[in-house]
Amino acid sequence: MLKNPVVLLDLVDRLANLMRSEFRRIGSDEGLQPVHVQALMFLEQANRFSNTPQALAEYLGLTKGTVSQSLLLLDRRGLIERYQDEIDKRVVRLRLSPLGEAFLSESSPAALWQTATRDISANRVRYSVSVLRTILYELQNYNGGPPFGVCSTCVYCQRKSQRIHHCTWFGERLSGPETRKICREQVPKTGYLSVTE
Amino acid sequence: MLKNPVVLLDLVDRLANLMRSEFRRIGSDEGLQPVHVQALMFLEQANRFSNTPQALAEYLGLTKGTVSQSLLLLDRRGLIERYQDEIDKRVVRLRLSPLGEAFLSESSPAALWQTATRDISANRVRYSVSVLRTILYELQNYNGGPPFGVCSTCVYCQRKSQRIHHCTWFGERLSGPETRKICREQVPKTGYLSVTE
DNA sequence: TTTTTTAGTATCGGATCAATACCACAGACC
DNA sequence: GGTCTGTGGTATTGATCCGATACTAAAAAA
Repeated sequence: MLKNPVVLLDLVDRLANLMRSEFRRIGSDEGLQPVHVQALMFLEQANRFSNTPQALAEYLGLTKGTVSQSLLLLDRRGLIERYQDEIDKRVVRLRLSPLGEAFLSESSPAALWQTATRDISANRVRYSVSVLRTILYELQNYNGGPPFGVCSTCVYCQRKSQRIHHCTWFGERLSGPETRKICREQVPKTGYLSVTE
Repeated sequence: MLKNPVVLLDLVDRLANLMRSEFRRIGSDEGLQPVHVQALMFLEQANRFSNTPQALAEYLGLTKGTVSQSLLLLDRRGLIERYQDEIDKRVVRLRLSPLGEAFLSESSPAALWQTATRDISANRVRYSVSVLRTILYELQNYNGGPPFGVCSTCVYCQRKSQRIHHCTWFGERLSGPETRKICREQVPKTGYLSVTE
C-alpha cells in the first residue's frame, strides 16, 4: 500500500466525483443540480449562526454571487425559505421548507454512502474522520475560511448542565440537539484532531 | 466525536470542494478549469491500459461526450497528445505532452494538499486510504464502473522477478514503475481493503 | 454479410460559475 | 449628525461545463 498522501487526495477526489454523480441522479427528478442537493444538505445541518448565503458560499467554496443564484432557484422551487435577520438587516437567514425537508427525507442523498459504509466499523470511520478533519483544518490555515465543525467538539462550547450548553463565542445558550449541528465559527478542541504521533 | 458515516461524507465533500477551488486557482493562469487540471493529473497517473477518453470519463464520473470536449481543449492548448491505438483503431490514446508535464510540475496542484498532510503520520494516511478505498470499492458495486487502483495491489499483478511483473488480465509484462500507476481493471487483493472487524 | 456493440466526436441547449457592478445596512471616525 | 469604509446580498453578463442526442467508424458477433 502506498503511503503517499497523494493517493489519499486521489481517493477523496474520486469519492466526491462519484457522490456528485449520485447527487445529480438524486436531483434529476426535481430538476436540481448536484450543487443544489449539496446546498439542501448543508442547510439541514447548519446551526442558527451559519444558515446564511455567505456561510454556504464558504462551505461550497463558491463565490457569493454564484450561491445567491442557486438560492434563488431553490426559493422559487419552494424548497427553502429566506427571511431577514432581526438584528442585522443585511443578512438573509435560510432554512429548509417542509417541501425541502420532504425532498431530502424521500430522496436521501446519503443513502448510497450509508450502504457503502455499512460494513465499516465505527472505529475505522471515527479514525478516518479524525484524519480528514485534521487535513481540512490545515487546508483552511492556508486557504482562509472556516472549517465548519459541530459544536459538541468546539472549544467555545461549554456544558452548563445535563441539557444546556453555552457558546462562549456568540454568548448564547445551545440546546442538546443544537450542539450536533455544524457551525462556521467552530474551532476543534485538542483531542479531536489527530496528532503527529 | 460523531461516528456517523455521514460526517465522513461531509468531510470528503468539503475537502473535494476546497481542492476544486485550489485547482481552479492553479488553472486560472492557463485558462484551465478544475476539471482540466483533474484530467491532466489523471493522465499523469494512468497506466497504458487506462489512458483513454473512456477511462477518464469513468474516472471523473462524467459522460464521454463531455470529456471529449475537455480533451479537445487540452489538445488545442498543446497540453496533451492524442494518437490512435495500433490494434483497435477506434480507441484514442492520450498522454501528457512535454508542455503538459511542465505545467503539472510547475503548478503542482497537489502542493497544498502535501503541505496540509505534512504532519500526518504515514500510518494514519495508510489507514485512511484503506478505509476510503473500501468505500470506493463498495460504491462501485452499486454504481458500475471500475475503482481504478494501482497495479501493485491488484490480484492480476504477479511478480516474476526482481524487476519484472506480469499482468494476468492483459497478459503483458509490467515494469516496476508501471506497477505504481493506476488501472481501470484493478481488482484489489484481499488485505488491501479494510475488513469489518 | 448483416447486425450489434463499442469508442469517440459533433452539436445543441440548459445550467454553473466568476467577475463586475450595484444596493442596503452596519460600524467607525470625525 | 454626517461621511467613509466594510460587509451581506443581489443583478447581470459572458465564458464554460455538462448531459442528451445523434452521428461516424471500427470491432465483434451472428
